[in-house]
Amino acid sequence: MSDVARLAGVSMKTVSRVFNNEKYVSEDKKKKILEVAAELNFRPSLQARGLAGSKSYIVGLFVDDPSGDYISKVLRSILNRCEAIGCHLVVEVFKEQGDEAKLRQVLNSIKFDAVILSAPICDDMVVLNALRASGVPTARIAAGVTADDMVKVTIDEFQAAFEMTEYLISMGHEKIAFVKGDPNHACSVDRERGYIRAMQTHGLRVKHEMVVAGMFSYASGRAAAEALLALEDKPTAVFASNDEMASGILAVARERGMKVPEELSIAGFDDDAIASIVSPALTTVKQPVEEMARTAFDLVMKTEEGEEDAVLTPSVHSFSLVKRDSVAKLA
Amino acid sequence: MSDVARLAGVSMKTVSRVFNNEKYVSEDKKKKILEVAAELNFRPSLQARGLAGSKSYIVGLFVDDPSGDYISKVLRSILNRCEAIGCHLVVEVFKEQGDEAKLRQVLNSIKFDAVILSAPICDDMVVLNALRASGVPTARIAAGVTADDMVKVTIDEFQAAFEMTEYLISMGHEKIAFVKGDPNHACSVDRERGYIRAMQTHGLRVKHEMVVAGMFSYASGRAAAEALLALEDKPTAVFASNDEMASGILAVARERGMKVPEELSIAGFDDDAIASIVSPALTTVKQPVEEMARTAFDLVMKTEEGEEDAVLTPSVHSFSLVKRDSVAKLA
DNA sequence: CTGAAAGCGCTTACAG
DNA sequence: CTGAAAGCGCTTACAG
Repeated sequence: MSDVARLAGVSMKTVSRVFNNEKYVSEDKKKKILEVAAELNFRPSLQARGLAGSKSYIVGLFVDDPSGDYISKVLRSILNRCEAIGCHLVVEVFKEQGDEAKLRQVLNSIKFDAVILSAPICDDMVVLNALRASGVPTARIAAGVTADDMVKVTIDEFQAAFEMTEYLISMGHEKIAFVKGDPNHACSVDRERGYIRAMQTHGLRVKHEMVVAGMFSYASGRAAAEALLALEDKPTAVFASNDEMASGILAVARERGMKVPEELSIAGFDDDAIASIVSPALTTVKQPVEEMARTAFDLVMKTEEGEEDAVLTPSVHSFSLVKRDSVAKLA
Repeated sequence: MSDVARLAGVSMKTVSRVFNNEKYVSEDKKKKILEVAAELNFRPSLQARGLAGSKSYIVGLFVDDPSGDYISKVLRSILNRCEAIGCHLVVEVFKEQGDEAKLRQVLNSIKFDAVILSAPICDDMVVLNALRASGVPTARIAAGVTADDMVKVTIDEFQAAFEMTEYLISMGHEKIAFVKGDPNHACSVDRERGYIRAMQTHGLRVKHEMVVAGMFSYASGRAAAEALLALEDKPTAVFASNDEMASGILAVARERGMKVPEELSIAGFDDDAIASIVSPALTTVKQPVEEMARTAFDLVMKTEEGEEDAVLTPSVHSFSLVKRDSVAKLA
C-alpha cells in the first residue's frame, strides 16, 4: 500500500480511503490511485485490515454437517452474497452439542464481521451465549428458540406441517403416519405439532404407533418404514419430516411390492433435489432456502451497520405445497 | 497475549513459543502459561499471526459450484482435516473460466497456507498460473492437465470407464450408449476414452449416435435419454458419466414404461448418495472422494513443510465397480 | 479534502 | 532455554 501511495503521490491514508469507499477523495487522486493499484496489482491485505480495523471482511458459517442438499443451498446462497459485497466465508463445523472448546477456540481467535448459524446449532444455548458474549452480529436460519438480539429467518414450520397434513386428509386419508425429524432440530417439534393439530382439528385420532422417530436421514426413513409397515393396522399415508426420509420410506414400500401412491401415499418436506428425482416424485413442502439464507446474510450485515430495529424482527418466509405424484386419493 | 505474558511472568515471545509448539520452553513455564491462557480464555488472533508470520492458518478451497454430493464430501473431509490441525477453511467460488479479476482479488488479499482445487478449475491454466505466481502450495483433486509443481490426487478415470464398459459387455450388451460429462471437466474426456477403448478392444463399433453430450446434471441426463430412446436402433445399456445423469436416464426410461434393468441397463459413475436411493439402485464406479480430499490436504500441507519429493508424485487412488440392480444380463 | 503518527496482536530475526 | 526490538500492512483517531 505504501508503494501505491508513493507512486500516486498521496498518503497511505488516502489510498485506504479509496479502497474503503470513503467519501472526500478528489476524483483525480482517486483515479490516479486506482490506476497505480491496478498496475501494481494491489489489494488490501485481509489479515492486515482485520487486525487494524473494526471490520474483518470475514463471515462465519457454523454448521453441524456440511453435507446434504439443504446446506449446499445455504452455502451457495451465502457465497454469492459474500462475493457481491467483497467478503470471505469461513466454514466451521460444530458437531457435538455445545462444543465449548472449539467454540472458544474459534470465537477468540477469529474476528468475524458476522456469523450465520444453521440448524441445529442455531438453537444451542452454549453457542448462542458465546456468540452474544463475543458481540458478533449473528443470524440464525430456521431457528426455534428465541433470541431477540439475533437475526432470525424462518418459515412457519407448524403451519406448513399442518397444511400438508390437511392436504393428506383432504385426499381421503385418515390413517396418516408421521415420521419425526432429528429431535435436536427445533423444526422437528414444530412439524410434529402441525401434524398433530391438523389431525385433531379434523377429528382424527393420533395413534402413538403412527408417530415414529427419525433422524432426517435416508436410513432412518427406511427404519421408520419398516416399523410402520409391520403394523397390524397400516397407514394409508405417511408424512415424513423431510424428503430424505420420505425417499427411504418410498424405497422400502416398493421393495415390499407396494404401489406408491396407490397403496401408500408419501409426503415429504423441504423439496430437496431428491424429491423430484425419485419416482414417483415426492409431494412435499417447498421452503425457499436460498432466499432465506440470502436474507439472513443481508439482515445480519445491516445489524453490523447499526440498523437494529427492523432487522431483529424475525423474517418469516412463505412455504408452498408442491403436489407431485407420491400422494393419491384414498381408493 | 501481553496479559498472558505478564501474568505468567514471561515475555510474549515465550507465550508465542507455547502456542506454536516450539521446543525449548521449560515445562514449568509452559504449564504456567497454559494455565493463565486458559483462565483468560486467550487464543492467538488469526488475523495477527497471519499478518506477522509466515503461516496464515487459512486454507482455501476453490470450487466451481459448492453444491452436490461430490463437493459435499470434499468439503466435509477437508473441514475434518482443518479442525485436526487447527486451521480454517475459506471457500471461494470461481464460476467463469479464468475469472482473472476475482482470482487476483482473492490471491492478492488473502494469505493462504495452501489452496485446494476441485474440478473443473483444477485444470484452468489461468488459475494454475496465478497460483504458481503467488507461490501458494496447491493441491488438485481429480485434475487432468499436468502441473508437476502441484499436488495431484486422482483415480484412473480411463481405466474405471474401461472396466465398467467391459462389465456391460460381459453382461452380453453390445449396443452400449455413452453419455459424456461436462466437457470442461478433464475426467469427461478420460471416461469417454475408456468407454471407446473398451468397445474397440472387444470388437464393438462405437456408433456416433450412441455417444451423446451431457453436463453431469440430472436434466442433461434426461435430455440424453430422450435422444437415445428416440433412436431407431436403441441401446440395450447406457453408461452415464455420473450418477446424476444416470438417474435422469432412469427416470425417463421408466416414464416411457421401460423396465430397468430388464429392457435397459444403466450404469453410472461416482457412487453418489443418489445411486443407492433411486430404484433400481445404480451400478456405478465408486471413487474414494473423501480419502482423496484428505490426501490432497495432507500432501499439500507437507509441501508447505518442504518435503517436495514424494509429495509431488500424483497420488492415484483405487476405484471399484459397485454392482447393484440397474444392470442385468442381456436377455 | 488530506496526512502524520500510533497502534492492532502477533512473529521474526537476533542476541544472549 | 529466554527475551527485547522491530515490523507485518493496514486502520484509527486526530489535526489541519
